[in-house]
Amino acid sequence: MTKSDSETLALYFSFFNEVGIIEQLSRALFEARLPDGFLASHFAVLNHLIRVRDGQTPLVLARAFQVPKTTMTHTLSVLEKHRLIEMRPNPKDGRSKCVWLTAAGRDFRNNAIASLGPDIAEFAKQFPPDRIEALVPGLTDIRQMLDAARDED
Amino acid sequence: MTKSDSETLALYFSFFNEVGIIEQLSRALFEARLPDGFLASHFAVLNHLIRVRDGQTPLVLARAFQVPKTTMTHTLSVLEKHRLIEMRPNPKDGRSKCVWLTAAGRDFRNNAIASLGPDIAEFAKQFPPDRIEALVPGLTDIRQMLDAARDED
DNA sequence: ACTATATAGTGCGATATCGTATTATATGCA
DNA sequence: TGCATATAATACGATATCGCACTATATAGT
Repeated sequence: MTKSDSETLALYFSFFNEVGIIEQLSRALFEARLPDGFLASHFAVLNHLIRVRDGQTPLVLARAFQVPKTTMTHTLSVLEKHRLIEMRPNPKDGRSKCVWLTAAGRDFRNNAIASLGPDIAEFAKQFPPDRIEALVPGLTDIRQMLDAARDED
Repeated sequence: MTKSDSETLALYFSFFNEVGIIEQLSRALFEARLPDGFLASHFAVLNHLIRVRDGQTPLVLARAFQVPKTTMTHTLSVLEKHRLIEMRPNPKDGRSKCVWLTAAGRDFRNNAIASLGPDIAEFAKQFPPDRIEALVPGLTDIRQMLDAARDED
């Protein structure tokens, strides 16, 4: 026999609940490794600019992180204040700007990643890579579905 | 041959990255179903009071959600302002209070869950329950490990 | 070209989250 | 008992996030 509707609902509910708790706990542990006053949102932008490419516009970044553009404006202003990025005019659009990394921005990101190494190694002792590999594809599928659902608005 | 250290690091990194994106997207979709002005954090407290039990203290709730107690004070004050909970003195401790649900609070939570039904059903068509079942145990293990890591402080 | 509409970025106000400090009460120990 | 310390909740200030509205520039339709 199959599960009841309410059991199914509870199953999905527990999934999103676990995801929410893991996000919160892992973010707190991660932010404890960042220099004082910096948050995961700041790191995320720097990391994205290195992993993908810098020179992107604030709006493109806002969409990449699924945050309102006002939020991205604020995040970028913090990074710029600390000289981790530079904002330059967009030569292709007079309304727009481009976000470029500074050397200090690259260092900040690389130091943050390096400082995570021991934590990841410790975690990997308890939860080995093959178990992570078994989870990621499913999560990626779900992320893409939710992303598509958002675009339907 | 085994993966290099940097490959392993990238694997764990991608796991937490996917978790973070899923949390953000699912929370946004969920909050769109809540009455205007209410956030997932408000719902989460009401849901906890029903699922576990009400009459708990603010500090116990703060620990359950892994948030600073000042954050819980604020969340509870919002719920109390809307008459979704009641704060009463703790008969066992003069410094403390107990948080009790009102009928309106129970209704709010039940309505929120009911309004999620169609969304879950739609999602279940694309990502069936057995695939969710395959993910939850691993996530639960990870959540418990992170929880334990936090307690070591 | 001219005008209407759309888009990029930001200013501003509201709420959320979090750290620090404060107050009231409880607990432990001499 | 009396005092030092610990704990529960909150006040307060700082920053983050977000919605709304505004300005400047670009694009589309005529």
